Amino acid sequence: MYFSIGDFSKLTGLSIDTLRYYEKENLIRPERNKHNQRQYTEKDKTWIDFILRLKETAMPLREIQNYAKLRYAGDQTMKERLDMLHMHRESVLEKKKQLENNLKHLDQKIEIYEKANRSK
Amino acid sequence: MYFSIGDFSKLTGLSIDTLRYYEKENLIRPERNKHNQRQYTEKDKTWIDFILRLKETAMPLREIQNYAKLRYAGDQTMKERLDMLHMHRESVLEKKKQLENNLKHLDQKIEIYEKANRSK
DNA sequence: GTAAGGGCTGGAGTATACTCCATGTCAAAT
DNA sequence: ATTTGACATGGAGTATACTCCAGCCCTTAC
Repeated sequence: MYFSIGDFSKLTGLSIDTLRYYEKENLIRPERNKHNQRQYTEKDKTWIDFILRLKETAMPLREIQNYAKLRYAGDQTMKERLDMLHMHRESVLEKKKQLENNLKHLDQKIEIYEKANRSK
Repeated sequence: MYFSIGDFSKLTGLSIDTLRYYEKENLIRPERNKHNQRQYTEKDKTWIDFILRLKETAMPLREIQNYAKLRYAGDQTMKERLDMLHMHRESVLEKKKQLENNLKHLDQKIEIYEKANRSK
């Protein structure tokens, strides 16, 4: 039902220190047991996975922080969060285009190098 | 024929400080004029553009440094550079797959949010 | 001839995102 | 009863990639 920080660390692949850091930065707010120890839930796992997706798509922690704040504020912030997601989607598409462009140039460069190499 | 650091900064979009930093890190080695001022060439522009592509595809400066070292060492390092480019290509493809996967999940999330929003 | 506008260097400072450490609590095992 | 192991906190330290600054040198414009 609940994960200790150690177990949750293994589950998410994030270090214990990172989990505590994320909490300090208000990205995640796990419950505490009677000994003041963090108790993470399945829902926290889903949430962390989403955070990691945002990170992987190069969203800075600050922005994830804003999103988290809205999320923890409840359902009435849904519209605002949706706006953020739409904007982020655009930036991811942009990133994808850039990546494809870079890949194209990289392939060309490799091609040129290989030709030069063969003719030696 | 030659660009001063100020002009080269405008040309590349990199700040003067960044250009000097890249030189300190041996990424680029512009010539100097009789007053010890940097003189960048068209070739340097091509090279910087390539560096920026590597950066955009998330290659750390350290690795770009290694590549630069080989490049400045001359033609006999071509094979080694080619190997680096091949490996980097794989990592870019990997990044692209990851990005596409994240995009898919993002779209799903947006879809769910919009449904929830409409039904309110 | 002096002031402004570049450029130079070495070194300190900054932002981001962690990562490590000292010190302390608590519960279970020996 | 004490050691072990997992957890807690506050705060310092680290890596990466810049960014800024003080103090100095030249050249050109007024």
